[in-house]
Amino acid sequence: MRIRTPADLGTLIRSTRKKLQLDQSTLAKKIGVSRLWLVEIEKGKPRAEIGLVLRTLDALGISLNATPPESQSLNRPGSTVDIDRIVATAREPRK
Amino acid sequence: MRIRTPADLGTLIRSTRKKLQLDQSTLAKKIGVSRLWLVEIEKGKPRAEIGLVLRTLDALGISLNATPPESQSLNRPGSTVDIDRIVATAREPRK
DNA sequence: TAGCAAAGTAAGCGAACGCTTACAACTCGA
DNA sequence: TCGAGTTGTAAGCGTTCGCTTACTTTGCTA
Repeated sequence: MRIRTPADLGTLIRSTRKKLQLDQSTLAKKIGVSRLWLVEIEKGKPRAEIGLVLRTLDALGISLNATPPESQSLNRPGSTVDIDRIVATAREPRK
Repeated sequence: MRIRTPADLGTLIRSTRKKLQLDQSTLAKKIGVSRLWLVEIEKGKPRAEIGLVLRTLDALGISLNATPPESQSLNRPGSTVDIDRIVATAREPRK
């Protein structure tokens, strides 16, 4: 599935955890984080550490693949990247 | 390319930025972060915010796709997830 | 319905975040 | 070689992190 937001990641992590029939305490212990951290992540916490998120995906056996822009344009004629539009939806105020 | 660590992301972001012929100040301004933040990210800062990292990928036109464990086992017979090994390489001490 | 396990919420701590400003070092083209 | 542009490093600020501990709420099975 396509990952665009922290909420996408949270949903993916939660659904995969449930599929593997793990509870939050068990997974948290295996990753090496607190159960509270996992609760926040599954809810889509935007400011969590990228390193911990990648370890969580690793612990669940989820692999992450990045596709650079030129591969996309080759695969999808007419698909362009609107950088200015992305910047227009500027980072939401903190808190 | 497969993303496993914050350093993988940093390398990808830097090489894509150079391919698009953008300098750090220009990209940082478009993302809505400081140039210093981008410097740290390209060096593989493990504790950066996941939300800002996803926006950076978005700004560069890089798409991220997650593959759950069962898809992998279907596609790659014999491929197993060693959760215990992952936990064994526990999170490095902070700082 | 009841009880247990799992998940959600809250508070306060020490540590690190991303920021701005300033400057040093590097790269590259003329 | 020189100079402009780019990148790297540093300090201190206000804010937020992830943690532990404790408790509440929810979900599910008997």
